[in-house]
Amino acid sequence: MRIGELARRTGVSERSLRYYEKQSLLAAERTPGGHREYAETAVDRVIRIQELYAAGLCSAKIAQLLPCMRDGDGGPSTAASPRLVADLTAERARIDRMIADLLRSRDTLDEVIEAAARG
Amino acid sequence: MRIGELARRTGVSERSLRYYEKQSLLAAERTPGGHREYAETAVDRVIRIQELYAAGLCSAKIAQLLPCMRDGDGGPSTAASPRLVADLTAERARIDRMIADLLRSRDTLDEVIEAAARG
DNA sequence: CTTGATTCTGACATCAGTGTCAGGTTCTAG
DNA sequence: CTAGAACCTGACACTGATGTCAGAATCAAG
Repeated sequence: MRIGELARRTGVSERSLRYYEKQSLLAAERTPGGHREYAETAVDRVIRIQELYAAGLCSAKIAQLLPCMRDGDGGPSTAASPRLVADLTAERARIDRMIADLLRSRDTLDEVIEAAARG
Repeated sequence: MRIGELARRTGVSERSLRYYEKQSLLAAERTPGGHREYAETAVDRVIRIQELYAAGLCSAKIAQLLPCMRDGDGGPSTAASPRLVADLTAERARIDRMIADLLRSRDTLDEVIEAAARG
């Protein structure tokens, strides 16, 4: 599929999809004329990328991580190097802290919302 | 206490504390010479502010939210307006989605980490 | 071939919080 | 009084993903 369709199906802008390619997160074949042609598996990958971005990982980390992931493409997933595993473990801890933060903030919002409903 | 101590105790830079003041998130008395003098309750407030920032709320939302929060200062917490409640409810939903995203990303990391440990 | 939709590249802008530096003032301990 | 630490304001830079625009090329359908 081409970039417009991928954007539509993932909800990610064409701009971002091109950016992902430049960051080596997302590969695309090219038509003779130079237009990007994406495999069907790109849809899942883009969604994964978005999730990881939302989790606060930067492009570089995601780029390292992706080849170690088992996604739909069935490709042989590389094993993560010890260095990468250490990084990812740190990221995991950061995500845990982030979740704890979010839960607290959600409680804060709930308090205010409930107080308003009550008052 | 003064800004340096508050920064030390909260782990937030002086720069950010001054920024919070400009955003009307954090008030401070002033010494005759113009130095900021913070109440003890500022510590908790700064931590709350950080959590809310981490949860993706912008300064404006936090500024609206703070007077409706019951924090240590025992001040009379304003009731949130219906408009604000609607906003906060939307933010709450966003936070829920964010948490779900984070859980998925954490699972992704776990898969890679485990695969490396296994392989 | 023509036309309109889609895509291409590249450059510049934005956001929002934070870092950092400069030059000056205030505070506090000796 | 004085020296050094702490603080003040204001300005500029940065980050990193994304928006947006311009001008040109490609694609698909009539």
